[in-house]
Amino acid sequence: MRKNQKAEIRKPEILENYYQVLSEEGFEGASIGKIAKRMNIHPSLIIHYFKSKENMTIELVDLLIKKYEAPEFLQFNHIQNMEQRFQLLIDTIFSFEWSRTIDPGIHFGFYYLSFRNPKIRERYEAMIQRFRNYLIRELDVYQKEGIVKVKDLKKAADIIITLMEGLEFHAHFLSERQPFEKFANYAKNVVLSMLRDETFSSNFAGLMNIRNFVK
Amino acid sequence: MRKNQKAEIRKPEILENYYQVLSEEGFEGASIGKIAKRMNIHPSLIIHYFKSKENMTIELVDLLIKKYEAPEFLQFNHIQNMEQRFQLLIDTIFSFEWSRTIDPGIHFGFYYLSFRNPKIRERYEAMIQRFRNYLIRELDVYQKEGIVKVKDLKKAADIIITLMEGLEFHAHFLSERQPFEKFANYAKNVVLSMLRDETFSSNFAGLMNIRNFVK
DNA sequence: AAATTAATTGAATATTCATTTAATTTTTTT
DNA sequence: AAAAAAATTAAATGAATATTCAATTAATTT
Repeated sequence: MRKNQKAEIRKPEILENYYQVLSEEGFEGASIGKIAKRMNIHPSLIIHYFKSKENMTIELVDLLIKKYEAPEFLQFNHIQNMEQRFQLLIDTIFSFEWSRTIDPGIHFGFYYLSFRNPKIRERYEAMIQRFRNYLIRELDVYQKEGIVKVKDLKKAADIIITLMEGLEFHAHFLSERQPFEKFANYAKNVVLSMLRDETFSSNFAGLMNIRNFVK
Repeated sequence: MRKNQKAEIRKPEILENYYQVLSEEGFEGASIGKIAKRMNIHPSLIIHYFKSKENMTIELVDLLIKKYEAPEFLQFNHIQNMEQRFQLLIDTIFSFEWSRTIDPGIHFGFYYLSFRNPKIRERYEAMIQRFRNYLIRELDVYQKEGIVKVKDLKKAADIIITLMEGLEFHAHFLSERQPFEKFANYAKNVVLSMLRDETFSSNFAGLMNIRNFVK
């Protein structure tokens, strides 16, 4: 029995072109017709492979997540010097290259779509949770080495992610054509001082708030 | 000579309904037809007032920014105790209510649109820069009072905004149904420890990076 | 080489969309 | 009350959309 061989070639091909049209024309302008025209194929061929546009969009999300999680990006196990390994992790996460793994416009677009489409939300949520868990595991290693002294590793990981995502925002709206690294380095310091501060806990400000917050 | 009186009533009315349809149906589903049906008016009346959908969208952006910048939100001049005023500012910025000034879905949607539409981008950029300037002015006051010790006020303000926006992301993807305040308080501490740390500068980590970063 | 299955195209559909132009109703001014 | 202007509706347009079903072409298996 013959298997659908071309599907495994065609589908990624179509998704690649979908991504391109998306980055050129935006989500509003990215139609099946335009993708087809770009590939010199018939629109119905795209439907044939993906059944519907929604399916195709979700498969693109899956593909992008796969790319984002490519093992080569955050593989630092081979580095012996732990202080160096720690630095490289932080440097990578706050680097320009890392922030551009996915086109920022498309990045924001899919975040928006995750508000509308539960399947997309599910996938992003799971991806970010995996990333968080990865960070916690890494921080745990550095904590045992005495490089990192913060107590609540989960919250620390969340701060890293929060700043990382906020940086995306900053780069778009506040960077004033300054190089990405300039502010990213400052953000990095905020993270480093949090991670290396053994007295860092979430209590002191919390107490203050209860006292001072006026409704 | 008779002036277009109803325009000043109708236009905000239409924008209000546009916002509602937007939050119910998303950007893809928010059509002039649906807004009109919701208002029991004819679609062409909407075009009559706004000339085009794009114009209408930009006017909605302007309206939302105006709401966001409503003077009652961040008016703390009346508070005598400076430490208290400082706390209240930080508490407000990291409060759930503040994060929900605009529906988060629509928030993300417009951020996305700002990648596609230069006019929208322009407006958001200007708004965020105004907010940054406001923060710098406030921080300057607290610095002179000795409450805040950080040196680079602009960078400090940017960190606050970056974390604030990152929190929006965190609330959507990482909150795990925990109340907003729980993690926001932790983020607040990160900000407070940065602001109150007189030794905080952007140098030490920067030097480390040059040494350790491997291409 | 015939039969089978997959790949691809063609044509048609029905819907939705923003926008235009003209006609009508309502309100205001004279 | 007549005239003028604005508010609103009606109808039509044309373009773009995703998707369907049937027909055709190409490749593979028997």
